[in-house]
Amino acid sequence: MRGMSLRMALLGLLTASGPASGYDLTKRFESSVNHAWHAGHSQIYPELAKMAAEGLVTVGEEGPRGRKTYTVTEEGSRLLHDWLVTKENFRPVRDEGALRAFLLPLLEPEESVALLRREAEAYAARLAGLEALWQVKQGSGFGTYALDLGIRQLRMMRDWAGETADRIEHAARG
Amino acid sequence: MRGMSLRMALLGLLTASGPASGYDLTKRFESSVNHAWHAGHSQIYPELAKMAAEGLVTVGEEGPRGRKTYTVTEEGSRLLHDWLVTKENFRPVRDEGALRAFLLPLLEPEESVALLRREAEAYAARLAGLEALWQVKQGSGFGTYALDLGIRQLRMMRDWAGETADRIEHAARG
DNA sequence: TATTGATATGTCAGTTTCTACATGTCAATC
DNA sequence: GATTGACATGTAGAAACTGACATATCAATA
Repeated sequence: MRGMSLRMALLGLLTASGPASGYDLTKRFESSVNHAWHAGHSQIYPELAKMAAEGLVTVGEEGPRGRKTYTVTEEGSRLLHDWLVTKENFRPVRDEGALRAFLLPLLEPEESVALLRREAEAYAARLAGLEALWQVKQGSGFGTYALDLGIRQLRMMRDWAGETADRIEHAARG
Repeated sequence: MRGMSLRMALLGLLTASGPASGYDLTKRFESSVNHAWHAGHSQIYPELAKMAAEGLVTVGEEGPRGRKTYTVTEEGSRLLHDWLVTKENFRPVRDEGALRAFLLPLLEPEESVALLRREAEAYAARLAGLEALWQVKQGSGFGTYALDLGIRQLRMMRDWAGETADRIEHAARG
């Protein structure tokens, strides 16, 4: 039971917001779970097909535009629940931002500072987006915990970038 | 120029700590950049071969146990620098912890709380590891900025898990 | 001298993900 | 009637990654 994240995200969305098509799920992904897990339609469609073949979801009749509606089965429901409750290992980290942080000392101080300032701004911009979303949802609704986590995450990144830039600047001047 | 992270991590390690073998680099990975980017030897060896073929590194003569020593070339150096300074897009997020956070409301309150407490503990344990490393390095040395980031990251996760558990408990009781 | 463990390098099959290509429907507007 | 844009589904090739298998050397110890 490893690397089932996309599966679980899809089962979760289907459970939380009801039966949907691949197209719907792609949209739901974008507007909700996207800041925790990314996937595009070219990943979602084949995955849904596999899940249907394995009995985790059922496919309804084709709608007007070839639309197919997926519904979670008992088995899918059980699998999701088990995954949430049981799974305890961390999938190995892979964070490009942190990697850049690691490699930062290879740059000249001015270059590092410029880079960090740019990144702090980018984090702040994304943060503003999530905070707006938070305002809209008034801190309630399905994705709330994850949204809170996302906001904390971006705040932390923004602060780290800013403070590190300050520190490098100070060290270079000192 | 996308998805070159492993390459850049390797060029960075070779630049920072000097020429090394694939074996060395695997070790260096484990003990330094691993909390920012993960890769095992089965990924590292082929990547080094490709990099040598593309002129980003040179291979020295084979040592006693078939050991091959890699050194960064001018071209490799330039590529790394450009990547660090130029690249500005974020690779889409994929954070299993955040995904679980998103799906949390699908569990019963007691289950959520238990899960979050467990996770808070796991984060705290990993945090202790990094903080020990910080003590050893006395806040100086190559990976320092990334280590600081890692520590902030884990602190944030631990706090989020703990506070979210409290909140759910309170809501369930209320 | 036999075994163990660290050094050292690889391959391979399978899975996941990325980017781009490809196709067609339907409703509304121009 | 033509165009545009949202709806809707896919495929294909490549790259990245995972986990297991495979092999061999050398030093130290049992």
